[in-house]
Amino acid sequence: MVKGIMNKILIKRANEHQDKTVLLNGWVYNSRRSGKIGFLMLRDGTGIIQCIVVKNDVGEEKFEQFKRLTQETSISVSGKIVKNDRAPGGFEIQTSDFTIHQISVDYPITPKEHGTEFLMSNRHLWLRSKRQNAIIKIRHQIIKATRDFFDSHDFTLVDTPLLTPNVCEGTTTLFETDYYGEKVFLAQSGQLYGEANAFAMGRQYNFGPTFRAEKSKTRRHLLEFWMVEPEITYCDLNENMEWAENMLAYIVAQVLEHKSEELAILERDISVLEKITAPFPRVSYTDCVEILKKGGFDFEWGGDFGSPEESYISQQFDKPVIIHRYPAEIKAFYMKRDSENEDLVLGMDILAPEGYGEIIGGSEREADYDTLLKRLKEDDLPVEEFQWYLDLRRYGSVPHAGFGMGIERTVSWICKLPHVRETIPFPRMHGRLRP
RNA sequence: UCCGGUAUAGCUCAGUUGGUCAGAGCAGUGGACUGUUAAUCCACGUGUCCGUGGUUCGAGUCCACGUACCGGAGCCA
Repeated sequence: MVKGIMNKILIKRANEHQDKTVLLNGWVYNSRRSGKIGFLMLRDGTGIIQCIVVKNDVGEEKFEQFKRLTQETSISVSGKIVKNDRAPGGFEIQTSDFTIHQISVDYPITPKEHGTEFLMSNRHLWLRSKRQNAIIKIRHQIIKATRDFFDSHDFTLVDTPLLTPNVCEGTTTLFETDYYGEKVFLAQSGQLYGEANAFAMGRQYNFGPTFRAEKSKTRRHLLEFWMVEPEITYCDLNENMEWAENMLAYIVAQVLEHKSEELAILERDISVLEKITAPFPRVSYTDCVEILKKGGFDFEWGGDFGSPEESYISQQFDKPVIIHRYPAEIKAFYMKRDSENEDLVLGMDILAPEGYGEIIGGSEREADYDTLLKRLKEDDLPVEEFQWYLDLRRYGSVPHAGFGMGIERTVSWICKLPHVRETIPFPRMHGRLRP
């Protein structure tokens, strides 16, 4: 057995070690046998490589051990990395020796098809599959690209609290918990704190988990999901839309550049993603209503778009579409009104193409103290809980704007998945808490 | 919470008008094979037909209720 960390390599780097003798640590993905030659597919999380086990090379006893290898048995293999076009990936290991760490017995997920209920119950094991591995890597790339984008534009990452005494928007149902006898809630957004952070840092983004206790059972909803929320001072609605579209275009470009193999595993149509370049089409809410009416929808100005409406609108474009200036009635208290029409707010949503719906929601914020106070009262929100938020309008208020992007919905769209539950390792959904 | 659907072997499913209907493929085990790609070939096993009640001479099949799951609506990222 080859020892030492210099010889211990990851499968993704196998091609850098051609004709070298190395040590690979991993798990059995699959194994086949054809008489005195065996094919062991070894996975280590970074990739899968074929290991050739020849009876005459490893000896009778080792070959008998090889025959007993089961799916997901943990194993270390040493051998020479050689180029071979017959091997998936172009390289394979000429096995000289291997060590079995633990034989896996009756691994439940076989290389055949399974239903989602079964797979979700075995989510802790399902993550080892090629497809889930690819999704996790793309999720990582999306998060990395998001952070790189903001970091390279002089934003500071600032964390916001998860335990909050007040409701942010007052619309959705929140998870309740106990703070030494006081009722507190799990954050549904970090935005209000993000605004305070932005006034301190100029440009900030917060990135963390958020919670919504809605009993939603759709392909777009999770109870616990991750959100990136940039907040930018001296920024209006138009600039806000520019930030959002540039960020999304960058994220898609980075995924295309660094995760083409993973996209191929998911059989994602790359040409659709290649079209995602800034600028994105911008349509006002009022124009959307016209689009819907022309499309045969029975839709009155003033209502919120449901899933069918969102799908229809996004299908009119092959890029994400930015919808702006919604009726104030259906949006949150902190959004600034349009000075040209007080019935509208300077808010915007971005709908992903291919029917994926809303992935970004944002707005220019109300910056005037008196107006904001009026809005809080209109919405019957507890003004005393918002004193610190009002302070931002009392001590050097400035125009500012920001948005929130749902990570899982973005991953779902970029990977073209049928359901957001596959975008996060352990999804929390209505009716599914375990594993 | 509301609407629609599904529930049969470890997994994916078939099962006709209610009458040898307890089935297939895969996985697993044993064997053959020195280039396999979800290998192939031969042999071997498996059941609370989701639960409870009902109709019937007879229910996996029909009915009612319940449970679990799936999809959708509302809410939103």
